[in-house]
Amino acid sequence: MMQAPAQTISQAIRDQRRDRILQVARAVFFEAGYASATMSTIAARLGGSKATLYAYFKSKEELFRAIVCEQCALVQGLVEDPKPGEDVRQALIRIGERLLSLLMADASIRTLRLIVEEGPRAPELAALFMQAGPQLGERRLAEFFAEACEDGRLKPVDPVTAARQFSALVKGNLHLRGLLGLIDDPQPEVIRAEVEAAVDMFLAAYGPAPVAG
Amino acid sequence: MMQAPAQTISQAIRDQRRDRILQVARAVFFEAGYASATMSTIAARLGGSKATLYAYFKSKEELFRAIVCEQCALVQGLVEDPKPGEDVRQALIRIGERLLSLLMADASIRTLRLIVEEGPRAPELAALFMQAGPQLGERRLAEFFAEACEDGRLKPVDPVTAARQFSALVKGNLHLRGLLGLIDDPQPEVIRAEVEAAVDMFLAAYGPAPVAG
DNA sequence: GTCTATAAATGGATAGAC
DNA sequence: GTCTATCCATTTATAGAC
Repeated sequence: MMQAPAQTISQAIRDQRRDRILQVARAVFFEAGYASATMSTIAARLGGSKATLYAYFKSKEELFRAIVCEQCALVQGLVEDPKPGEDVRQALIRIGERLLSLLMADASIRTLRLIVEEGPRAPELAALFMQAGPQLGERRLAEFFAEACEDGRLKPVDPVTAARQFSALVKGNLHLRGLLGLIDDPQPEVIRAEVEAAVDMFLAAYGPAPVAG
Repeated sequence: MMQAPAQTISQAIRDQRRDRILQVARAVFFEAGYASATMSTIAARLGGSKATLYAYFKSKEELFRAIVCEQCALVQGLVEDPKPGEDVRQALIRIGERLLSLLMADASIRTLRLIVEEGPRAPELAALFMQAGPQLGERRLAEFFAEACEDGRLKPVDPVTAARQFSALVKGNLHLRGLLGLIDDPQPEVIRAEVEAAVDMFLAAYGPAPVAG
């Protein structure tokens, strides 16, 4: 049934070591930024030599790209999938909290920081990030809003615009402050408060009209 | 009346050269980022030598700080001062357009990119930026909203929260895309459209109630 | 203040032994 | 694949002549 030739076994070991390199390199890039991170530092922290490092990744840039892609894929899996039918306010609170928590997570902030640093010289990475993060999130939000509009749980609005605005409101300026390193791991209560303010305003604008039918 | 001793004259020349260095260095930092920019490149583009450069700024870091401070002061002077009494919608459109234009300006984006890169290692610069830019802007907006609430031109809302939300809405995701290098100098029509969508939503939430008094 | 020249350290990347 | 040792370019920063 399952074949496990010698090649596959050593391949598994190789993959395992590759993962370890990615893990250590990620930490170094996160701490130092792309340009200031060095292959020597990464090799030293791995306990190995640079030559070994270069046996797995043919350049610093390739290593960097692998890390960014990995993080983008990871974020993609965490983007909230709205449950249709739920009470709008509760749903928005829940979605908003998840979204803001994800955005403020250490790995998200540090990945974004790297992409900001290198974006101008690696536009494909920047585009990948937008696609895996904000764009996917807003698309799902838009679907949710579209349904909610049809059900009359929201005023009729352009779902795409509403999704962009909701995301912007939830981010507020917490996200920017995190990106600048002025906030680390905000308390859940802070996140909760930010999200509630955002949802209140969102519903004040787009919530169902009290009477009109 | 005006004294102009020899010292002051050579001082003026020195200041002039210093400005020239700042100007060239800014361009280099803008293009390469902090870590990748080199004193050699700056000196070469100045047409001078590194030794001269070091006669004006004792280190790369000091030069960088001077540039960031300069840009922060510059932004500070450009933050919109709302005119009280104006029609709310028109005022918001005007303020929003100025704000978003300022945020998307090449120098703003590139300065922010530098601060994002170095923020974790230079928190005072990050704080200075927040103070000179977003915080000042939001404070002025909050004053405007406070007055508008008193006049009944807006529903009663917390002016500080409203200011933060308005800023967030105006930024939308244009700002992030600019920061990542995916947009350069957006067309005025794009800015206009973004701002209008933001203002529409803002007024849908906080605009004066149609009837109730 | 300005230059040339260079120090001293470190960067990415590779050769060659094992 | 893994190491040691090293190449070569480049870095920040300075010494010393003018």
